[in-house]
This record gives sequence, structure tokens and C-alpha cells, in this order.
Amino acid sequence: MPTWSNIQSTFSDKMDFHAAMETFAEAWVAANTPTAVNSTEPQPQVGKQNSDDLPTLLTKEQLASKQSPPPSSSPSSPVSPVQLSPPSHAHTTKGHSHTPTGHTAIGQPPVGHTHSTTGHTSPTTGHSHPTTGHTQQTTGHTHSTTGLTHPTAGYNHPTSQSHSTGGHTHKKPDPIPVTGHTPQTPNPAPVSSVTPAGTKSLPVHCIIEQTTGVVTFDTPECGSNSSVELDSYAILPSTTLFGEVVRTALIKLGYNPSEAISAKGAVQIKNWRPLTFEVITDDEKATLEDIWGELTQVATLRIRLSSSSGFTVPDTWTDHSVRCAVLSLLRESSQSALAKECPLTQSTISYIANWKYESKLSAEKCREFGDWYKIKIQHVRGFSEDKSSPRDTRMTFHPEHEVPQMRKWYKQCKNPTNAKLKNFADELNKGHVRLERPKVTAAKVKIWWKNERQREKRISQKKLETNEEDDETSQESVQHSSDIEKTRSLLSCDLDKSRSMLLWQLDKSSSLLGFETSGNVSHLMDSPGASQTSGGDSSVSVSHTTAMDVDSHTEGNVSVSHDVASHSKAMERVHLRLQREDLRQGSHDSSLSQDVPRSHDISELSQSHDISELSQSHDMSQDLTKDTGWSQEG
DNA sequence: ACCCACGGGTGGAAACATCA
DNA sequence: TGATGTTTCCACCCGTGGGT
Repeated sequence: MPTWSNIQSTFSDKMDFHAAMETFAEAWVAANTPTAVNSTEPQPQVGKQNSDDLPTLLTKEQLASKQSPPPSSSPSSPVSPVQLSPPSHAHTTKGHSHTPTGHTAIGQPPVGHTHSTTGHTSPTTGHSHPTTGHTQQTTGHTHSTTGLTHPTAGYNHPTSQSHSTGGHTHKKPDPIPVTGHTPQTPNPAPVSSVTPAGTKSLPVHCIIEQTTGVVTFDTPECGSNSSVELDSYAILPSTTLFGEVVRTALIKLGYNPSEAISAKGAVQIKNWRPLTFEVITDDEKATLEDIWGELTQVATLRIRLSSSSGFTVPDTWTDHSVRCAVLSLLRESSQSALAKECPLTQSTISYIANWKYESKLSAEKCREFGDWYKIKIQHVRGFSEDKSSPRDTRMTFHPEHEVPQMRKWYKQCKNPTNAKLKNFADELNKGHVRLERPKVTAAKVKIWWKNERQREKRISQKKLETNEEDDETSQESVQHSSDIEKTRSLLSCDLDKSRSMLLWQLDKSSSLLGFETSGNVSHLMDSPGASQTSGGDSSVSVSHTTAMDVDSHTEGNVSVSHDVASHSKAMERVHLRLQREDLRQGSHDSSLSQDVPRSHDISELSQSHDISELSQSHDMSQDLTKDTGWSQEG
């Protein structure tokens, strides 16, 4: 029987371990996020060995095998299945290509798992690009969990599913008509799901590539300067117009509309040469169902994006080209600023940015815009050097190019020294953004840091308030002591989830590597207090896990090996995401936070396995996962 | 006492969404 | 499409606390 360290070392030889953990993380988030597509699924038993089995990710192959055998030996795409995250993630999976052949399951997203993490700003700090920021609100959270359920919440059991996601409903209707946010329905569909309205959804296997050159599929060579940045599934309504599939899929996968401007799609059957949409059909009214309906098992939607700006001036300006130009311009300019320059009003631009513009722009307006755009493009350099133009005296940081970087720095150092601030300012000034904007000074950066601290504080206060409100409404009559009891119970529940999730991961990892996985959970599950934590509705039925080299656990002090600790890092991200989802859905578990104050630095705690510190100082929904195998003891 | 750094509070402009 | 409401965020003022 291999030890855990053996497993990991072997594992790391074959693939990027953390990439795999990321993948698990993504999948788990998907599994815990209720969506229509998810809920319409009866949790198919694909890949399920026995009723006690742990959750199984639905792989491309599995998906295909549901109705037909998998396409022989060659995978439908040459890309690493580990690649999951959209580019806007802070984390990128680019370059994680050490995937052992034949182990595609590990990296596969669950069917329909679409990222909702565009730009990944926190819900409250969700400041982002003018267009993307809004896009997040409207297009986010389109996870689907077909074939994937919570590890602890009763695998593949509908009621358990509701336990894991109970009460988490999307309050905000998705304005984009293709998201599949539909109410639950008990009617299952084997591959495609069916909404109550009768609209089927189809899982579309998407491979997103960034290309430095011209976006085209015309020549075989043109793929040589492309790099795959995402390999995932998007669940799209079958009624989606085929011509809209690329944009819709991109939005579903967490990209913002402006990125779709330059995108080009092609359909690839198995590993054949991709067929561009124009080759496939001229019918503008053709829907996804018409084209894709019978091909879900074998077809892949390859989407190429241009890493450059991507919008080329058309000969004749149409409603569509104006929209594309506007979206392109909004990458570098705010709506208001653009409205001041161009013939469109800010409100029109706002509607375009959100793709809400119902009526077409008049030909006259399009021409007017086109004329302006040509001049704008011609003088683009002149604009940047026009120092005389009355610019806003307020320092603004570019929401796409600067703020994310600053946030990264902020996370690393919340109270930087003056020297560091100066460095940050210098770094920012090196960026192309500062060619057109006033230079950043250390003082400005300092103010930003200060405001960021305030923002952070405000956010946690808001969270706290939200939780307290929830608590008031739901637990008015509950005595304090019982609150504590409940807290403990919930705590334990989450701990069980965390522990089981980890075990599941380990199990999955080892089974992928061909290790025996029928051993006992020994250390973790048998640890003192482990059994009592699983009380209530969250009974953990982990019947097989990987025996591993984990240090023994003692009450009040968890000393998990570093290997496991490194797992927990990945799990942190899962829980952070889950928490963000919870926040958005306004269904945070109140009782936890009531008794458990927060810590502002997760990473600090992730280093520490001291139970008291953990239990006292953290938002449990994030951090319970950090210490697997731990049980709450007062 | 003075300096410095920081947090709290807040004004007001920018950015954005929505209404009529 | 202009007007208006809301949210976000930069920047400033002021009080406080630590160090010298």
C-alpha cells in the first residue's frame, strides 16, 4: 500500500499536483452551486461504481460513453484536461501540461461546469472593468453539476443534494437569455437538460485558445501561434442561435462580451480539422440544437480569441460593428468618458455594454459613429499625447490592468513600507496604462492601500451584518446555548465535508495513479471525535479512501502532514469561492459567524493547525476545510 | 512636544444603471 | 436620449497612538 507521500511524489512526477487540486476545487464549487441545469439533472449514475462511491467527475469520455462508446483512442482534443480556469482568474492553469495520458478524468470539469469567476473580484469588492464588472453580475454563476455531487452530502442523492446547496437560490434572474438559470424540475435528461419551459440545454465542449496572430481557422498553420487557455464545458440552451454560440459560450465560461468581439469559432469533430461556422451553415436562424444536437458526444467547439484588441474597422458600419467597436473601446475607457467623445450617449453605451440594446442603431447613427471612430483611430496616438486635454485630476487605477495587480500586492503585503510603495508605483508607471494617464506616486498608492484596507473592513462588516440579520430572522427564539450547539453542529458538518472532500481528492488522485484505494480511512475517520461530527443530515458515507501517511490527530490539535496541508490550500480557494457564492445568494450561515469572529488573513491560519486558533479566528465557511480530519471540541 | 503612521469618517466626483 | 438615482472610490481632514 503506498503511503500518501509516495502518492504525492509519484503524482507530482506525472502532473502538476496543484493544478489537479485546482481542478478538484473547480469541480467542487460546481457541485455546490445550484443551477438550473444542475437541478434538472437527476444526478446520473455515470461512472458510479457503487452506492458508496465518492463523487465522480464526469469526463468527456464518460459523457460520450453515456450514449455511445468513446471515440476510439485519440482524444477529441490535444489539450491538457487540467486546464480549467478562464484567463481572468488570478490563477491560471496555463502550462500545466503534465497530465498523465489516460487520466483525463482528473482534469475534467463536470458537464456544464461553467466558470463564474470572471476577474474574480470578491462580491463586494467586485470592482472591475466597466464592462466586465457588470458582466460578472449578469453572467456569473452558471455552474452546473451534472454528474457531480457533494462528497459528503449523500452522493448522487437528490435530497442530499438539496442539503449541500439548500436555500442557495439565485435571486437575480440572468438577463442573458442563454444561461440556463431555470427552476428545478424533476425530469431528467440523459445528456441535455430540459427546463420547465421545455427548453433543452446542451453541453458543449469548448476549447478556448488565445492567438497572437490573425484569428482564423482557415489554415492548419494558424493554430501554431495559439495556446489553449481553457478546456471546459458550457451548458447552452439548445435554442441559442448558432451564430451566437461563440459569444454565448464565452460569456458562460466567464469571459466578457468585449472579448467575444474578436473571437472566432469552429466545430471540431474528434480530431478532424475544425470547420468554421460559415462552412457549416448559412442559415442565420439555425440553432444550436439544429447543428449540435446529435454531435454533443463528438464535437468540440474551438474558440480562438485574439490577444490583441481584435476589432478591425469595417467597410460599412452596421449596428453590429458599432457594438463591437464600442465594446472594444470600453476595454480602455469608461462609459462616461467614451460618451463624451463619441456620438453615442452614455446610456446607449451602457446598454451596449450589457448587450441590452433592443432596437437597432439607425444607419445614420452607425455612419456617424463610424466617421468618429475612424478619426479616433487615426489620432489615437495624438490622443495619448494630448496633455492639454482637461483630464480628471483624480487618480484612477485601471480596473483591468492595474487594480488586479495591486490587489495581488495588497494580499501579499497589507502595510507596505514607503520603499515598497515606491516600488509599486514604479511598477505601475512601467505599464502601458500610464502612457495615457498621470503617473502614479507612492502617495497615491498609499492612499489606495488605505482605502483598500477600509474596503476590506467594510466588506467583512457587511458580511457580519448580513449574517446577523439572517440569524435574527431564523433563530429569534433559540437560546444562546442552543446557538452554540448549532454552531458546533454546523461546524462539524462542514468539517466533515471538508474532510471527506479531502479524502475524496486523495482517493481520486491515487486511483488515477493506479493505487489501491480500498483501504480504511484509518487516521482521519477514526480520529477522536470524527464520528460525532457526522451527526445529523450530513452523514458521511465514505467507505473507501486512501490510507495515507498522515500524522495522527489528537483532540484540540491537528497535526496533518504538510502534504495534506498543501491540499488544504487548494481547498481554501474552493471555500473562498463558495463563500462568495453564498454571499451573493444571501444565504450565509449565520450561526457560524455569530460565534466565530473572522480573521483577515487566511494564509496565516493555513499555516497553523492549532485548533483553538482556527476555531476562534476564522470564518468557518472558508477555513474549516483547511484542517481535515479535525473535529470541533468546544 | 513633536513627528510619523494609521484608521475613521466623509465629501464629492466618477461610473453606471434605469426611468420616463 | 436626457435626466436622475445609486454605487463606487479617490482624497482629504482629524483624532489617536507609538516612538523619540
